[in-house]
Amino acid sequence: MPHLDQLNHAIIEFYEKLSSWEHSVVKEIGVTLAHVHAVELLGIHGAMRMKELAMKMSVTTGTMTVQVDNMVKADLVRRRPHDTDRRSILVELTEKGQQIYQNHDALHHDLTQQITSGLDTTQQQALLNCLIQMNREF
Amino acid sequence: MPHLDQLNHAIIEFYEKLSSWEHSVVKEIGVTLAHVHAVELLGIHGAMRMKELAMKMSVTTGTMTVQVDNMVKADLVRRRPHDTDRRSILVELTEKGQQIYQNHDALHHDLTQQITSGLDTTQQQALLNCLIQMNREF
DNA sequence: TACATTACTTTGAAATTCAAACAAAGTAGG
DNA sequence: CCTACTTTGTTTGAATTTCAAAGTAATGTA
Repeated sequence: MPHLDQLNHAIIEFYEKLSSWEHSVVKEIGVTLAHVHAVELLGIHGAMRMKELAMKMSVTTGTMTVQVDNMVKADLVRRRPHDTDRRSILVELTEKGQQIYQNHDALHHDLTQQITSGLDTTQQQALLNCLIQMNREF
Repeated sequence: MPHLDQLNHAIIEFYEKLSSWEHSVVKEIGVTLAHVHAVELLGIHGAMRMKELAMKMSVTTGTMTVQVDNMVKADLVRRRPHDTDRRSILVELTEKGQQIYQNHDALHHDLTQQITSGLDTTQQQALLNCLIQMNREF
């Protein structure tokens, strides 16, 4: 396996570039990176408990509480009581939050189109298969 | 192109998981995420000017100055005058910084091995080609 | 030489984060 | 039931991080 190193390097480089892209895109709107990240998670996975969201964002629940406070003030999300567990609170996107999610997702879509433009259909399919398999192994 | 959406989602999911992994790995050592990120950049790209490092980390140069101050205190990097431009200052890894970079890189290596274990050699080669092409398009 | 630009640092205020303490709700064993 | 323990989310206060703006020194340009 001589190309494992190359593969590793290519993945890291790809991650770095995605990260930079995310930063630059967020700067243009008037929203925090953390807020966009939360909106993205809620848009993809749907309403979530505080704890779940905190874990997915790798912060403590205390930090999450104040972040959600800020996001509520910015009208990005709202809190909703959990159906069966009265300790838990669900966080869900507001209409404005959903709109921001969709805008952001459209940018992601454009980026994906751009960076896969150099690949033919067969390669794109192969890449998709690889990614699906890799996401499973995580 | 019906699978562009799938591709987009797979990429986002992959990025999310890498991000979580990075956080969890860093927590175990006694180093900040920002510090590890800087060490990684310096390890990959070699010594860099403050401005370059700041841009790659998506922060202002002011922030970079205090971050590098902290990293110097932690013996991760050192400052070195630039050869031709006396305004510029090069940041480079210390021995300890290099060691941390290598440890971290080894973990990345293990992760790459793990998540590509479900792929055969042909797929791995295809994936590598795709990534190289995509990194070019960025 | 004079003027503008670039690179970095400093500073002070604002934002973010965490750990710890707390309250309320669920769970398990006797 | 009851008691003890766990889980969930909030609050608090301190520490850290961040940025924008102002300052300094070196470089480029006209």
